[in-house]
Amino acid sequence: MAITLKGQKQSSSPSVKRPPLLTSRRLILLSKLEPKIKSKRWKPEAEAELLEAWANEDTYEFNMDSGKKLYTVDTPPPYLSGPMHVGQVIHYTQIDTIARYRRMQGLEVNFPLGIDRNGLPVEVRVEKELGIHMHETPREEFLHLCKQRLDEAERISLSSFKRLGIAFNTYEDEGSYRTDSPRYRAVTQATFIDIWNKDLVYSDYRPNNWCFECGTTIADAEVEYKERPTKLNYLYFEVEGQEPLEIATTRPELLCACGAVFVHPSDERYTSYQGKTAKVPIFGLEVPIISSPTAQMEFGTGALMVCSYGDQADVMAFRDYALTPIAAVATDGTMTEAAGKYAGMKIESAREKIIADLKEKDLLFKQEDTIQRAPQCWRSRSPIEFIAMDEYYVKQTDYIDELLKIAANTPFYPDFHRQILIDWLNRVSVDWPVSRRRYYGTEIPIWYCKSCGKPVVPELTDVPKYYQPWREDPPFKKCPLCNSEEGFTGEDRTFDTWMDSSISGMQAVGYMYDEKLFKKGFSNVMRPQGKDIVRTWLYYSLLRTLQLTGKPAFSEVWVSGHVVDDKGEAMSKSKGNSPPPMPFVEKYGADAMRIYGALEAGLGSDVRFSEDRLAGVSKFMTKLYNVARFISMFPIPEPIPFKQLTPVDQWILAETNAFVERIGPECDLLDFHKPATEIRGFTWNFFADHVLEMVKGRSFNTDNAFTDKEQRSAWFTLHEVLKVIARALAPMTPFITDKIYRELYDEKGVHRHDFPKPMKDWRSSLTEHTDLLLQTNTGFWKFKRENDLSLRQGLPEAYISEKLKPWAQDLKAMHGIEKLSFGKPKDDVFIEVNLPETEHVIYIRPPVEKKE
RNA sequence: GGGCCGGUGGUCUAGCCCGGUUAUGACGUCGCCUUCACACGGCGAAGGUCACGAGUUCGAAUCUCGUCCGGCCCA
Repeated sequence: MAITLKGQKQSSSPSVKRPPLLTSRRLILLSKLEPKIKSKRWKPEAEAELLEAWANEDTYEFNMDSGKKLYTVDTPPPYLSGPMHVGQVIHYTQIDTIARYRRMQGLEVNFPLGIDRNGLPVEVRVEKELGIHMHETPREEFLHLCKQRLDEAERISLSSFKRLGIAFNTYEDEGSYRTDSPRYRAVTQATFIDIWNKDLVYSDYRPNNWCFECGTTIADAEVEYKERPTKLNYLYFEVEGQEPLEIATTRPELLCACGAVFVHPSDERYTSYQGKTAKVPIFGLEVPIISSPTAQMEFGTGALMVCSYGDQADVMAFRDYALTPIAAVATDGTMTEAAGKYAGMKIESAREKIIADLKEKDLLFKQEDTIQRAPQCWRSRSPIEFIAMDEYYVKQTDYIDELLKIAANTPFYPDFHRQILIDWLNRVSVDWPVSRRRYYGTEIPIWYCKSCGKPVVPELTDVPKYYQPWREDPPFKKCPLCNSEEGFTGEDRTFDTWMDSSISGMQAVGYMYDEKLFKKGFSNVMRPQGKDIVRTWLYYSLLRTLQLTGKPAFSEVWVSGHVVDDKGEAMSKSKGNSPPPMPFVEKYGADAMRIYGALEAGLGSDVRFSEDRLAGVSKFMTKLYNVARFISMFPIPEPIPFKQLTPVDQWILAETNAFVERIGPECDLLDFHKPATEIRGFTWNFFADHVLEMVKGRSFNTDNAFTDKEQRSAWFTLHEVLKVIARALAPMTPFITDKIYRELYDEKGVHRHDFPKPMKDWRSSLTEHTDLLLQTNTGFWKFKRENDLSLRQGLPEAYISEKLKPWAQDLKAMHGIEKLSFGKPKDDVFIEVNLPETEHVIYIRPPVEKKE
């Protein structure tokens, strides 16, 4: 009495009689086992519902008095200049994963929402959008325009952060920080007054990186170098009594600022020139010919002109040889009076004109193409020049040795990215210019005495006070230096924004405004950030914390790679390879987006983003949801002691425990790549494919082949494993795991539970046969496949390894084996199936094929 | 020129530190199966001289040296 399913393929043997198919389907319908989880798919919309629930709960609230150990995440305060990009999404969800993980480990996590609002981009935007110039607009008005745009950008971005499930302490203003708030700026200013009093600040006139677009000095750390093609021009410099000297330069417009010609001491071509003077073409200046080892004999002709502030090397040369600098370029990017008839021209046009003039006078005898590494501004991406200005400097070179020690002793995740910091520390050679000629930043709290002209800073107050010297009178009447009461002029410059953001971690633990919090929290601050801002944010944070407290800033530093496109190239709007991320979140869900960042690359490596791969990752969410849906069919029995479970269930829990033991140490490296891969593999390739299939029969127990006790043991085990999986995934995929917990286990959700810990008594000697067991399953599947049998097709008899005896009952149900024996059959009607990767063999008696 | 990271089937990735039978997993591809949680599924299959060269070794993806290529940072 063969039961044939509708659609069952019969063509190969229409008249064949086979043993009965597994018949549990009919009986399930009678058994009233309905999944508690109804939907077949995990839908991104379900995430939005959970967000509402979270907003009304206090799961993520930070309470420093909870008695637990404090763990502060020094959130990178994002600068919000527009909608989020994919890189930000992945970066922040990874940081959130760490925060959630630490919270589930029982730490009191302080993960504040912080927003960086100081600095240039918004100013540039206002200037561009409204066609105005900052320095020509009333300051008050300009600040207002900036603020409007920042508020607007903030609203959009905060909703994205929420949607992604970033579990900040709160999204309310109270408990969050903004770097342009009076309180934040007051602390920045107070820290400045502190180091001013410690004599760590001075003013000096020296050439600095100058960005024309920003109209301000910038620090070395804010300079990046870009290769660009240019012309190398070969000029004649006349030398009395000698053949003209041939000199190659990429900057002929700087001829007027030429201070010397360098040749290498051992360059025999120029031995006779040393000590003489050369005549600068067009301008006619007489400059010394100096032998210097800095001249590269291979470059150009081996002789080079040294101009005031042409590049870093020129600046050094002028200092070393005490040459008198001539400023050729003004702060607005035009040539100065020193350039004679080229004065007032932009650099580019002056260069063209000078080249034309040189050609005309036959002083230019060759041009060749070359690649130049040109410095440009980190923020505006426009070329920078060296221009001398008065600026304030914070001493930093004195701290390098101490910072190297801190770098060596602070744990880095991944460890190899520590090198980026060490390399930078070894390169810092001048102090940090911190004054900026911009408006939207923290004001430098200095007034200048109208009588003696000396700078005066306010005294430190118990509660830091916010000063705006460009519009306020100082908090003092009399100059402490000359006792004059003639009044004061307020400083109108602002700080480098790194002055603000370098104390974000200290602000997060209440530095200067919440002594109790600072005392409890300062020793355990984690810094998460991208590798691109090691020399700025990380470096300045370590420097300033050291200057202010004498201590290392961080207990852990986490440095991630970049998010790049599917070809490994940097994403940028202008390249068109930077799609807006939120539509992907709506399509595949925040959870898929979140775990994508973990599954695709190890910590510190770049993550390649592609929608196809994201779609692939999102399938795991569906799989997990359906695993939960399946298990949700079975009642949750009263807890059963481990020893009373069936040996197979003990084995399942032992394997689960082994898996928990594997991922724990990996998570503690704050790298979730391996844990994510491991969890997916365990859930899908082990638990779903083998365990669920194997325990299915016992769980339904439709033909009462098992006792009630055995059945309940299966139910209990399945739920236990699902709970472990959900909790292990909760930091990465907070939505789906929370949903599963709320539906099945705890209406308050998963996020108040602990991360899975190893269970001492979840051990079983059966785990040594796991591989053999899985291979045996594969053997049965392969046999059915190769013999054109449905996987549901029963088998009359089979022999398997003795070692698998404990699984006998479950295997019979799983593969539909009527008679299961062990060892080797004497009969030769059995077909041998070799098991891959073992020397084991199983023997299967094929279904009898009788003519009817 | 220096530093760092990387080079593993079409794509991404594990293994490398602590050398050892047939190299992990995923995506994609192909075949079969609408099978009782899931077709965003199941089962099976194809696909790799582990960048190249030399060395150490009984044995190298793994250790050493060199070369090449890519990315980032710095001079």
